[in-house]
Amino acid sequence: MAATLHDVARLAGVSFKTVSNVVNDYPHVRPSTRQRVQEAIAQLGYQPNLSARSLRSGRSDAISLAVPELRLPYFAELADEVIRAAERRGLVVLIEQTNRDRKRELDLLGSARLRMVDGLLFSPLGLTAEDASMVEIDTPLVLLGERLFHPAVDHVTMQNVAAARAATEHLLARGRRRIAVVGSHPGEVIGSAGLRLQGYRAALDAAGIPFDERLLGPAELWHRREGAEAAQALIASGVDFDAVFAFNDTLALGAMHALIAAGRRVPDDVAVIGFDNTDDGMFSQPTLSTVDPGRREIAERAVETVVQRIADRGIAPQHVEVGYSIVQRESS
Amino acid sequence: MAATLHDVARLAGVSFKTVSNVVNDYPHVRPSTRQRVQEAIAQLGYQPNLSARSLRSGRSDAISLAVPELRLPYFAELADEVIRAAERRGLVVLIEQTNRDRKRELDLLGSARLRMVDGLLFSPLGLTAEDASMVEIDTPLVLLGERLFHPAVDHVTMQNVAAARAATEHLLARGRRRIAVVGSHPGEVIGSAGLRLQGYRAALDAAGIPFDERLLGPAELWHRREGAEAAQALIASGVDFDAVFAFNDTLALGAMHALIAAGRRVPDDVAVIGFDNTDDGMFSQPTLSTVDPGRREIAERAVETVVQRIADRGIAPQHVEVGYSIVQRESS
DNA sequence: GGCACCTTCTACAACGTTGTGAAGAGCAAT
DNA sequence: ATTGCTCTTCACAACGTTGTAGAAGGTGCC
Repeated sequence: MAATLHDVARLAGVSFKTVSNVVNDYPHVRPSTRQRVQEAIAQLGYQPNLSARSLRSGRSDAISLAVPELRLPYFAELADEVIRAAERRGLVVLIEQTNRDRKRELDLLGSARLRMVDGLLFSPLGLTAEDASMVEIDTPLVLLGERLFHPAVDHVTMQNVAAARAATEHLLARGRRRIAVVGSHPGEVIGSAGLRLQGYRAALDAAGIPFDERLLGPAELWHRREGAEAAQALIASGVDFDAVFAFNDTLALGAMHALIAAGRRVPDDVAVIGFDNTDDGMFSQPTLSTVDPGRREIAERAVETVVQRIADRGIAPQHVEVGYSIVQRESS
Repeated sequence: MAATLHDVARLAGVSFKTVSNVVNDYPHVRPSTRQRVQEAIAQLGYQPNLSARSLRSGRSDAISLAVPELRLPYFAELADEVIRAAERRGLVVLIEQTNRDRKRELDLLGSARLRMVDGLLFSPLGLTAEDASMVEIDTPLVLLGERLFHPAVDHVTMQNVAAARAATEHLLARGRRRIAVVGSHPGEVIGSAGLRLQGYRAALDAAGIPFDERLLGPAELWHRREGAEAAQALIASGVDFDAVFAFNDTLALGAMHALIAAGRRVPDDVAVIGFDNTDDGMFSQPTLSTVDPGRREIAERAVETVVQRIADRGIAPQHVEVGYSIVQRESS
């Protein structure tokens, strides 16, 4: 049976509250008493019961991170960095997978579990604009990504439009004029796909190149397989293209695979750029050019923001945008 | 302020214990009372306080998963599958990263946080044989991987020796005779690297091929970069080889990159096989042959085992080995 | 010597839940 | 009418912690 404050108190010959004061570094404890208590703690191997502490104090020092799928490299690396950032602040991270399922995302926001954590970092993919009011919850919440905005809720995001524009301009600067897109979501305005398409079109407009709908390769899921299929569809359609802008690296790797299988040389025939700067593009064949959207900074700022919100619910909602950069490798 | 059992009780005109009975589906509650209570619950949006429940009942319905690094695809996919398996059993998963650091792994085993979860799935990489006794902890524990064994502790693992032997035999069957290794850990006996090397040597022995130490490409970390460096070192050493067995897929992709950069054709000049069957080998260039070590089953069985251990600490320790299979793709 | 003020420690009351045991109501059997 | 049973409800006591209020003892100042 685990030792409690009372057990330690009995051994040290003090009241259990004094032990609590020692544990919590309350200043007014005589050094000799403190030492006696610490010896008793060591002797019994006392460790505080975090459930009791959490019940009494209302704090658990845990946050939730809700992502669509951990097996997608972007989210695995994001989670990695969120866990590191949280640990630096003494927080542990509980991970929920929503599978981009709207119902699961809604359930999550109403879950009792949410009241056991101090805050939530939430990267929604299934919710729609009409669900926006659902994010008005009591638990401190920081939204990640572009799927959902709410003026009253903290938000940390990448610069999708500008970064996508920069990626497109990178391809234009390499002399490409027929730039296909892989990963578009037809009809989407807000959300990563919609915003990145907007950046793509802005770059084309600025360069005076007409937008050609036939160059869009839609892909609902942003997995490798869908990237390959979208590239195959583009090839099969017969449309002429000399570059591919894939809306994430995973799609890009799938697309590159399909291009090479179809006999197109990368980058000679088709230049490829992805988005996310995940590790798997660093050693692909050829290595993948990409946009670094500031994922590490997103993780850091997200944790920082939720910590601030936990400390003071009254502060003004923060909307943070992090920096981005182009990472050029062999594929472009 | 969140509603409590008392608030609901007051509204429904019953004692708070009756509300508790309704919430917990205690059978002897008159249907009319039950309904009145349920209406009050709905009206107030009551949700149980999980900290209080956990304090009182000693259960949190949460488990920890401790892995070296979530950004390694093997662990990302393992975590993905563990979270799914846990969710099916009503458990949430808290993820800790240990960075293969012995001290962090030891801290984890002694952490107060551990008493807040019902169980731990632990994939150690830093601990050594002399730390084995440290895993005798009060919290239900299931060890994953091969780094550490303890007869009294539950254990779920892949068949490293047999699977590595099968991978080597696969290369032998393709006519390769000079099979290099990428990812060995010099001197290691137990642990993934040691066991996989053992399987490699067993296959060579059975085929009557002498073991050649010069074919070993050591790599402490199993990242892409180290895979590339190990392959470069093999090439630079001038040793002749017509195949590479990389001890995980991430190493394999790095190695394949270096081979191709050095002008070796894969698989014509050098056949490559990896280990883990992570998603990133499915669309690499060329696609990567690999060993499927039963990761999904490991996740499932690990969660199942810890759930059994939570339910009854008295049952005999379980040592589970899951099945494996060879996945042949273009690289071999 | 009296007063105010520190320092150190303690008693008590929560936090919101579940387990135990028993009380009250209703009904059948004696 | 009394007893004994079942069904339903409730009062009470934990679980282990922290916050509040205050007591006990010592010290400095006028």
